[in-house]
Parts: sequence; C-alpha cells; structure tokens
Amino acid sequence: MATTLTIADAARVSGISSHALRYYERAGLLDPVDRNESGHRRYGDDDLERIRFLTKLRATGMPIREVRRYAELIKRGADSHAERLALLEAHRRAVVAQLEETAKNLDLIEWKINFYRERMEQG
Amino acid sequence: MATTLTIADAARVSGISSHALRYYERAGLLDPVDRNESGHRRYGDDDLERIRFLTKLRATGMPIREVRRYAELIKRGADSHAERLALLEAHRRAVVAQLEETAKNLDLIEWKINFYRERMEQG
DNA sequence: CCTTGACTTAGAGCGCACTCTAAGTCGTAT
DNA sequence: ATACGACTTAGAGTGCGCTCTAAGTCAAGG
Repeated sequence: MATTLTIADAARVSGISSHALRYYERAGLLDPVDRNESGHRRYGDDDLERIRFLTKLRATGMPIREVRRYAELIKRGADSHAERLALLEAHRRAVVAQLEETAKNLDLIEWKINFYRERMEQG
Repeated sequence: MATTLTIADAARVSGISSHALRYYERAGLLDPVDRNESGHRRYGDDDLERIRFLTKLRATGMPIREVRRYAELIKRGADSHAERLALLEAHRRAVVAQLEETAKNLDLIEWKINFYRERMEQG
C-alpha cells in the first residue's frame, strides 16, 4: 500500500509550505507530481523522498538553480550519474569549507564571550 | 602612528565593498566614522576591528537587525556588558545548532555520493 | 582654468527565495 | 440548492542584504 498524500499533508510531513511545494515544482526542482481526477496533486513516497533530499541540499546552502540542475540530471536518466556525482561532490566540498569557516568564526565569537565573562566577574 | 584608511582601503582590507561599508554605517551596525576636512571617511584601527568582528557575526548568520542591537549595546557603554554577553551567547547556541544540523545533512549527502560512486563502479 | 578621480548623499534597483492574493473549480455535507 | 473547504492557477508582493546610479563636492595634476 503506497501512501499518497495531499499537498497539505505533504507540507505537514516535509515541513515545506504547500506554496513552496508548488513553487519548487514550477521551478523545476521537482518533477510534475501526479494528479487525481480533479487535478489535485497526490504526493507519493518517491516524491516525499525527493523533497526530503532537496530540503537537505537547500539547508546546506545549495541555491535553487543548482538544485534544478540536479533535478534535470535525474530527469536525463542513468547516463547522468557521473555528473550528479560531480555536482554533489562539489557541493560537499563547499559545505565542508563552510563548516570549517563557521567553526573558525565561532572560535572568535567564543573568545569575545569569554572576554565579556571576565569583565563581568571583575564587576 | 595610528593608521587611518580611506573607505576604498578599508574596503580592500576588510573585503567589504565601500557601498556596504556606508550601508552598515547608515544601518547602525557601525558608529559614524571620523571624517577629514573635506568630509571623507577615515577608518581607524578601532573601526577596522569593529568591521572584522561584525563580519564574523554576519558570516555566521546573524541578521543585520541583531548586529544593530549589538552595536546599540556597545554605544550604551559598559553597563550593557551583561546584555552583550547574553546576545553573543544566544548567537553562539544558534551557530552550534546550525553546525550540528549542517553536519547531519552532510552525512546524508555523503551517503548519496557513495551511492552514486558504487553505481559508477558497477557501470 | 579644467580635467580627473576619489569621495559624498539620497534613493532606486536587484537577486534570491519564498509567500500571499485573487479568482476559479471541485467534491461533499446540510 | 448552496455553502464549505481544500484545492487549482497566474501573478503580485515581501524581506533581506546589499549594489548601483545620479548628481554633486573637492583636491591635485597638467
């Protein structure tokens, strides 16, 4: 029994607003979702899985247009595996670099916090 | 010999465009910078230090309006140390949480990378 | 004297990623 | 029959953080 959700339920499950889900589809981040007889979207497990992954890509700072490129590679089928790999590896490097930079910035912020803490202790 | 830089030099040194430096000042992230006789800004070491730190705050995702709040606390003087500390500690918690989430998302992305790698190896 | 170039201001414009609105279509409950 | 509520579309609006433009001032060099 494959689950199929309405857009409202897909929104609840994914944490993405139904407005944003339609926007993602229009923008080509998601393949056109199946419709029921009255033209309403029905989200299947595969759609939800796609949404989950694209949400991770977005949450790690991948811009919309690059997620779209990734979606286009998926649409092109199995011969695009190498390109998908390259895209994800490039993104991985960017995320790792961003993590390192943030960690470094955090050090400085913590140094400042300690500075204020010591000031407080001395009145 | 205290250095005082033109806005163009401050931009080069800080990596923030001169447009953005003026914007930061207008927006209250920076105290009004000293001017020379002809009204041009002259950036001192203290200004550059402030710019460096605010850049770290921005780079770690602190919104403009919260950097402004921090700047206002500095303007209020020494009696705002406790509030500055609280603001920075709250930000620290947010950054740590963000780092953890990003690391988790990175795991999933790397899982996907390995998935494609194995697919590639098997042709 | 005049041009050049770096600065000044106020304010318009831009790219991103949604977010919301208006007007319309369904299926169901009263 | 009709009202309700969830959906549909196209397209307008929003918030953020700059980024750029236009028009003007000023000091120095040719």
